[in-house]
Amino acid sequence: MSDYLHQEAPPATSTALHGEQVLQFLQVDTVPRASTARKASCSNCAMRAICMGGNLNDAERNRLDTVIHNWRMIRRGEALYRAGDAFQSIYALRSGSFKTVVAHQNGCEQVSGFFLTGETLGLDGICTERHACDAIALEDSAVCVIPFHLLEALCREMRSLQQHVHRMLSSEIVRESGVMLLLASLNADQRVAAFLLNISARQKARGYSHRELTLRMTREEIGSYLGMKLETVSRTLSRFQRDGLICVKGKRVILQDLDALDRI
Amino acid sequence: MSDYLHQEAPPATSTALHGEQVLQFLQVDTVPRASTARKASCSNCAMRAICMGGNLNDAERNRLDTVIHNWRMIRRGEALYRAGDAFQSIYALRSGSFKTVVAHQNGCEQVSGFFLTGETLGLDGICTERHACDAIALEDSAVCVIPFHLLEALCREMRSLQQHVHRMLSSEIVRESGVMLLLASLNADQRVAAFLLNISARQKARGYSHRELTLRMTREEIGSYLGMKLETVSRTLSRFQRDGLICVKGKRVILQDLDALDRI
DNA sequence: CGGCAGATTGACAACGGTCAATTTACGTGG
DNA sequence: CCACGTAAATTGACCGTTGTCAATCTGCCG
Repeated sequence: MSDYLHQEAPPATSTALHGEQVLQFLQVDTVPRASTARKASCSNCAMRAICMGGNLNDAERNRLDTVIHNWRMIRRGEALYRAGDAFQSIYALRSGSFKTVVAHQNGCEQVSGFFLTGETLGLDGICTERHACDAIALEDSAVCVIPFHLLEALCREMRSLQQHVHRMLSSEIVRESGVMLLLASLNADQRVAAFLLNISARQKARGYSHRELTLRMTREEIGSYLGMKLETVSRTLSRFQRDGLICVKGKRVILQDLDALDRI
Repeated sequence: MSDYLHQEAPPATSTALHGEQVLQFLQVDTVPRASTARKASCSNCAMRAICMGGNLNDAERNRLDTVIHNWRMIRRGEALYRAGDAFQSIYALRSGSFKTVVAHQNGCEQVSGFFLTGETLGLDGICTERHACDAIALEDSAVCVIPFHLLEALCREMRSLQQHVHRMLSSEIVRESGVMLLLASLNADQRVAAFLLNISARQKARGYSHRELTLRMTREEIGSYLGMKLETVSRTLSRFQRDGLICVKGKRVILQDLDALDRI
C-alpha cells in the first residue's frame, strides 16, 4: 500500500538530518525574500545526502557546485514555472513544497504531484524544451536552480552524475506508474490511506516525524491528485478518525495506526 | 482529448514509411524464431526515423550501431522481462507490440502502458537496477537489445545521443502524466475515446492508417489500463458504434468520426 | 470583529461495478 | 475442412460507491 505513491527511491543514507545540519538549513530558510537569487552550494547543503549529489564524493560535489549558480525564493501560491514556459533548468527543492498541475484545453486540470524538500522539479520540460505543467509553491519555498545544459555537459564528464540523473528520471517514471496503479485499481479509502502513508514515508526519509504530518495542500488538491472529490477526501479522513486510525486537526494529521492504514 | 494518452513526442520526420522501407521492415518481421538473437543495425532499419537514432546523422548512427549488438524475438504472451529482473538493457521495439504490467503484493495488477513499433521499453529499470514491471508481448514481436551501460558510455561522448536519451526519459514522464490526468478526471466515455485517438495518432506517426485500428490487447487489458471494467469498455464501444462514431468488429475498430470522438 | 476560503456533513442521484447468461471468435485436433 | 472446447466479448438487471448540491461550521487574516 505505502509504495503506490512512492515518490523517490529512498536515499541510501537515510540517516536523517540532525543538529547543526538542520540549523544551518533553517538559517538559509529564514532569509525569505521573493525572487531573490543567491549563490547556492551543494557542498555544505543540509539536503546533499538525499538531493542531486547523493552518490557523489566531495570532489565530485565540488564540480557539481560549478553548475548550480543560485537559488530562488518562491512565495506560497506563486509559480516556479508554468506549462509552456521555455525549459532551461531543473530545480532541487531546498525547502518548502510544491504541487505540479497539468491542464487540458477544456479547462479541466489535475494535480499531478506533490514535491517535498530534497526532491527535484522540472524533469517534464526536457523532452519538448517547454514545461508540461505548472509548478506552484504550497508554502514559501526555496529552490536551487540547475541549468540543464550545464548539467548535461557535466554528465558527459562524470559517470556518477550521469548515473544519478538517469536514475532520477527513471524513478519519476516509476513513481508515476505507482500513481497510475493507485488511480486505476484502488477505491477511495485505499487511495487516501496510500496517500497518507506515502507522505509519511517521505517525511521519514528526510528525518522528520512519520507519524505527525502537516498537509500543506487543500482537500481539493488532495482530491484532484487522488482522482476524487474534496468531499470524499474529507469524509474518508473523518471516517478514519472515527475508526481510530488517525487524528485529524485541519491540516495536521497524526497517524495512530500505520499497520491498519497499510492493510486497508 | 487525443493527447491525454500521448505516448511519445511525434517524430520530427513524420514522413512515414513507404515502399522499400516497409518491405525491408516486413522482411525482418517475417523471420520469426523464438528467442533468436541476431545482429541488429540502426543504419538500415526502417524504424530509424522514429526510434533511437531519430536526430542522429549517419556517422552518429554508425556509432550507435556499435552498442546495439542483437535483436530478440518474443512470442505472443511471453515476457521480454519481468518485475524484479536485473536491469541491463533497454529495448527498441522493432516490430509487434507489448503491454507493461505493474503488480502489487495483494495480487492486484494493472496494465501501465501499451508499446507499439518504434517505441522504447525498459526505462523503468534504470533507477533501481531492477525492472519495475512485466513487459509481455501482445503478438509475436522483435526488439533491439540496447545494453544500457554501453549506451550511457556513448552518451558521454555524443551530445546528440545524450539529448535523445534524456528526451526519451522525459517524454515517458509526460506520457504518464497524461494517463494520470485521464484516470483522475475523465469519465468512462472520455477515457475510451482518448484511448482510441491515442492509438490512432501513434499509428499515423508510423505511417499506418489512423482510421483503421487493430487492437491487439483484450477488452480486459484496455479496461485495466483505463481504470475500468472490461464490461464497461465493451458497452462503451458498442454505444460509440450505435452513435456512428466507430465501427467495431472484434479487435478491428474503424474510427468514423474522429472529430466527434475528440469532442466527447 | 467581520469576511472569506476551506472543511465538514447530509440527502440524493448517477455512473460504473458486479453477477450472470449468451454469443462470438479462435485455435486444436479429428 | 469441420467439430469442438475454451477464451473473449457482448448484453442485461441490479446494486453500491462516489459525485453532486446544499447547508453549516471552522479557522485564518486583515
